Amino acid sequence: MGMSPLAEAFVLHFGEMGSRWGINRTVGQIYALLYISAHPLPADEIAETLNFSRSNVSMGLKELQSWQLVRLQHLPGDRREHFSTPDDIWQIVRTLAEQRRRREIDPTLSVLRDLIVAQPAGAEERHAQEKLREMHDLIELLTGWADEVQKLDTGELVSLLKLGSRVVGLLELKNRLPFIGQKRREAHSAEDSPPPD
Amino acid sequence: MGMSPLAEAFVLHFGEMGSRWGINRTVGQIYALLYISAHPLPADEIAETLNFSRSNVSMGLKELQSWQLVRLQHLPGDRREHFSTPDDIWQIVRTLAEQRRRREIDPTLSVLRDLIVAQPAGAEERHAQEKLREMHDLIELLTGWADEVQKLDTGELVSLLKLGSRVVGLLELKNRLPFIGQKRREAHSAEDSPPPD
DNA sequence: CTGATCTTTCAGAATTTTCTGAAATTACAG
DNA sequence: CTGTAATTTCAGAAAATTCTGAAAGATCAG
Repeated sequence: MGMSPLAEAFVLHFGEMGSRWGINRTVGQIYALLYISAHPLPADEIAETLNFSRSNVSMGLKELQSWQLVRLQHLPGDRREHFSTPDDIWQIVRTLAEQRRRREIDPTLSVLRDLIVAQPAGAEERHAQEKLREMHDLIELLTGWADEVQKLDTGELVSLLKLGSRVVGLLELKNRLPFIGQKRREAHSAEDSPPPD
Repeated sequence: MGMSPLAEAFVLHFGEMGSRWGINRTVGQIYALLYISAHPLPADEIAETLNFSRSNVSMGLKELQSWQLVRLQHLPGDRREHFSTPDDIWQIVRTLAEQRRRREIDPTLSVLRDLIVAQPAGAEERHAQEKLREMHDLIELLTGWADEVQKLDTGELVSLLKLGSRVVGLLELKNRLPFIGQKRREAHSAEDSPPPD
């Protein structure tokens, strides 16, 4: 491969990891290469660097574009299309979460809902439906949370993550001083906040 | 397949989803079947129900056991081994997170660290290393957070998830009343279980 | 022990996924 | 327009993964 050992090691590892997460190894390698590249790269250079056929790169890039993980741009004085990843790694995470949700999570929730509302044909099915409901509720809770934190700006998100489980202390604090929390936000969806008196 | 339409729909969908997340379709189906089953199942029944060869089921169960996702038990009066999933779905999520971390995240962090400390051979490599460092830090932040929330009991975890982004309000609250937080913990290092006062 | 039952292993078959080269299509400079 | 360079498509080849049957290996009741 026409790469420094450092780049090669990363690209190979990333491709391997990709394939363990359901992403085609080649696509993973293309992404890795774009990610560490200081400049947008044209498809033929990617093909040359990774020793893939030009058509394979074309398909890989198409896949990455369908996931909105790469962007295309034209450089002045060059007719070829150049590809790059977003500069902000948090944007990458957000896109990934959003796409996987759209493609996999939402359809799964929909299947689960359909199965849960069906009339059970006996005790076995009733039990199965109960398990499906548990799974549904869990996925919904997790994705609901993900939706919420997607709305935060990166700084807030990082603070939250750094806080980790210590946030539980704040939860307790809130429960002991509910009146303070009230003042900050007006009637949100009245899910779990204690009703204002 | 020897299953109700409900079970079949779930098993097929779950197998499909599994394969999109890097889990062999067959293994996904076996897991799905065990998950909705009201009783532990012996391997030969799984094979019959899903129309897989007995050996395929054996390998699938071995894989699931290596992930600690199924448990084996002996039922009185039956020499066969019976398999089941944990009853608590949160336990399943925890196990999955733990295993993926051990198998994929940690090795990735290790590769990234090695590459980051290498002497860069030019500007391109320096840029690449900077990108790798960003990725490393992000993964470390996320897994650190995951570690922390793993320590919470399920009730606390659910409260936190339900709170979603509204937790940011609590963060602001904390920043406005630092003395309260102070009282609860000294230095903000790796402690977490708040000593009950 | 013995033999019946259950489980695992593994080489090769079957299947699925990925990759390629050739041809078709598109884009655009002149 | 025209011709060249860039890109995409897609049928079949190649490769990777999964699955199976047969045989070997466990386990255990009697």
